[in-house]
Amino acid sequence: MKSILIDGNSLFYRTFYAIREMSNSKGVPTNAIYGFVNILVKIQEEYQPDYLGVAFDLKGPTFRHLAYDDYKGGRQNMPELLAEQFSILKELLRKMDIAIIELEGFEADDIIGTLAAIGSEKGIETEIITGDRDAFQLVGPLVKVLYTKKGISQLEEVDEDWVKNQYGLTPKDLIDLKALMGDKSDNIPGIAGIGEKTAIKLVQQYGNLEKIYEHIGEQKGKQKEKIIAGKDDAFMSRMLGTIKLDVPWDGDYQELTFNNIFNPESIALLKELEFNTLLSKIDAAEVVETIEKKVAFHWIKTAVDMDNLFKDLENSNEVIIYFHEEVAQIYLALEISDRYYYLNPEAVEGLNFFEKLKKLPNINTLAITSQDLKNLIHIFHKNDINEVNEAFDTYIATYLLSPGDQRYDLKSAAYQYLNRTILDDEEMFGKGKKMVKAEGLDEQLLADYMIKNCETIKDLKTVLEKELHATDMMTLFKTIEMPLLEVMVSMEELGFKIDLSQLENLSSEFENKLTSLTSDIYELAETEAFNINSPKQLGEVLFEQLKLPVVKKTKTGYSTNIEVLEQLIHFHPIIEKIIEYRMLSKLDSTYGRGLMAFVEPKTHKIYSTFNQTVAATGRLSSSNPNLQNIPVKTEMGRAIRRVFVPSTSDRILVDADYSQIELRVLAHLSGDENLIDAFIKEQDIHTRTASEIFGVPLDAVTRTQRGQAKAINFGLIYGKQAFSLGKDLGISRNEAQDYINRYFSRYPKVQDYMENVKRQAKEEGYVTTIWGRRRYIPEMNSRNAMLVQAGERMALNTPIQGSAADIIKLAMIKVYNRLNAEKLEAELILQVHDELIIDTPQNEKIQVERLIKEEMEGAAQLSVPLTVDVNTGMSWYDVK
DNA sequence: TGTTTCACG
DNA sequence: ACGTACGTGAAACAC
Repeated sequence: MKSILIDGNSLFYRTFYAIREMSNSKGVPTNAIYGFVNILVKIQEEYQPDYLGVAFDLKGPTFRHLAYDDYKGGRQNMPELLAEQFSILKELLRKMDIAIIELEGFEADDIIGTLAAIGSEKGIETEIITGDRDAFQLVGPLVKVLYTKKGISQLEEVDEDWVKNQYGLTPKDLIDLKALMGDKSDNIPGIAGIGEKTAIKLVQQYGNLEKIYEHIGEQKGKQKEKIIAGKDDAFMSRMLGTIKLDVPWDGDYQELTFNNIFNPESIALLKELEFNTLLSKIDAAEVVETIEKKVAFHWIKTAVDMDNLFKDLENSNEVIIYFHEEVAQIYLALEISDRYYYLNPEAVEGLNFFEKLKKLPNINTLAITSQDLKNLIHIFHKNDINEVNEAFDTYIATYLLSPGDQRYDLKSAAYQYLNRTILDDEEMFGKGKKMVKAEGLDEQLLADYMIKNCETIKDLKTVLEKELHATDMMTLFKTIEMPLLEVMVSMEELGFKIDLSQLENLSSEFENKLTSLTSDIYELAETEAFNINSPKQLGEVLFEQLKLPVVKKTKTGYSTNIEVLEQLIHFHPIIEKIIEYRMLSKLDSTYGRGLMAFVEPKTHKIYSTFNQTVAATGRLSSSNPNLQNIPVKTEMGRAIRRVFVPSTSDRILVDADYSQIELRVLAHLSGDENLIDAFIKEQDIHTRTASEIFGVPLDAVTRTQRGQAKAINFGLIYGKQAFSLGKDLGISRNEAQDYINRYFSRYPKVQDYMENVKRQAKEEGYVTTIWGRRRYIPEMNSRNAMLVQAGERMALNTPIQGSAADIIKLAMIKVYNRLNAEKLEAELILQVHDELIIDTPQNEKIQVERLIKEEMEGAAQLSVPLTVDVNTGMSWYDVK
């Protein structure tokens, strides 16, 4: 039998200092608890103990304090950040059903010593976990110490041999050792003037205090005097330093048994603490009690079953659907008024579920709830079901409620909102090579799993609806996010036509240039033994072989980024070649060859995925490939846009982008009359700003001044500080601060607004956009000043970037609906944050240009006008 | 899997 | 003494 005894106070201090500051989104500090729990997991796995107990010191005085007033004198109070975590740790241990042992008048050490002694009598092996070396005295044949050396990642196992090697003493000798040398941390005096070296020698020679004093005649000179003078201190120190093995504990050793430390109760608390990585690691089989509880359902196997399902659907207003996709197979779980159905849509011979669904009389009004509706709608569309009522997406709702989170999958949402542990696909079917493929699926298992998930969606919806109301985001959800889904589906399905042969030419061109640059670079470096693409190897060549000055370091080596390279340009001709190589290498790998891999051979189109639940500010994102970062700034990169063309030769691209939408949003949010005036007069905003801060008439603003004003304007949007503004402008921090001060004196309400946003973020914990989109900013209440500053910048930027995102989302919905309503063939195919692209038949050009301008400009009524520039052309390159 | 670099708004 | 502008995604390398 094995027992693990933990010195709770000691371990908690250790984990507190070993792990960087952490807190959950409510600002509760969690680092020490996190470390503690990780140790618990580790010992569970590695030692599989039969008994487990955590001993704590109590606040009151112990027998040692009563004997010696200054015992542990001079100790600092527990840091506040740790104290806050203490009661949570205890609560967690209680929920994990781990014994907590405390005894008035005694320290954790004494409790552990006693329990180890009891264990030894019973023949139980004990491992003591502590960061306190004092415990080494307890080591014996059945007792070892796991000492937390260096942080907490390594536990050193201390047994009798270890002590012998380290001190040349037995564990028991350590008691007398400490009696002689004392212990600063506990304020145990020992003998004044005797240090570790002498003390070890004495104990090795004589064994204990009694023997030392018996043979005191053998000592000489100063040392003898010190030992004699310190006799009382030595004996008292030994009493203080001796861990008790017989505290009056009236418990039963059986109290130290435990069951499952990860049970629904403890998991709920871990979830509150937001230990998500940990939670996902917990062996699914151990935690899932809920999954065992099966939900009754109808398995559609016959035509009669199918008829019953459709009768139910026909008489319903809403349905909840969970879907699971295998390679070319879809499985469905449905819920209608608490009745559950599972089906493989093709399972019934001659009766395809989707074909029947298409003919369902109420298919257009039946309100559908699902997790990740976008992909469900894709499935419907593939089955020619085109008009459905997407009512509620739990995925989007979860995202809206806390858009800074990492994941919004069903499992995470169930943890967070339902206190429920469910399995995800990976836990159910494995991943990678181990994955269970469709043919190997146990369909009963799959059905149970899917029905369970369907039930979870249903329960989630209830909670999420309540939460959306409580946070005033239901309108945002219903009028922006849900209607946008259909637009996203459409953009993904339409794709963007690519002139493939032109793309191939472009890529070859890049590659030819890269080949010649490569040989130039090798020649200039006088070696070919390095990979130019490797920052590490490149750094070695530049800074070690060529001995160029080191400008900046990264945490792993030399920095070789563009800023660094530009500073080195006059030191060596190789630098400009490297800069060009870098640019071309990026262009080819990401946009040349990179994009080619995404061109669908049949249609010559690229189908990007748009994600509505990624950006914390409310923006969309695009991936596989990302069409929102196609080059535009350099001519060579911009050439990539030539390959983005209308879908057919009789079409053109209509491109519309908002002018200065973020600064307009700032004008609106702040209500600053001066800023609003600039937009109402449709002035060039940077020129106007320059005129204000430099005190010159509009027509006297120089290019430099305009450029500086532009940097200030952008800096404002990002919450930039004087230091970096100065760096950008090549002026001192003080000068930059002076510009910012002048800006605020000309636009005072902007300053007020920013102060208010920061205050709100601090007080409420979140900021909002014009449409009430929220972002929580836990950093605002951190004790780390840098994190607070970062939080302030997020707080300042999010309402601006997020409101702009709200506006263009509204515009997309309006444009999409109007194109449909006017029965135009023009199609919205792309959004790039402030820009929309419509693939348009030539003959609809005028109508679409007018329509898009109207809808985008009319998307929101702000206190400044929204203006949109519209351009048309035969490629994305041509519309600028 | 994490780091570095760089493309966009 | 440090680091310093928000929000993304992708490729290549290193471990």
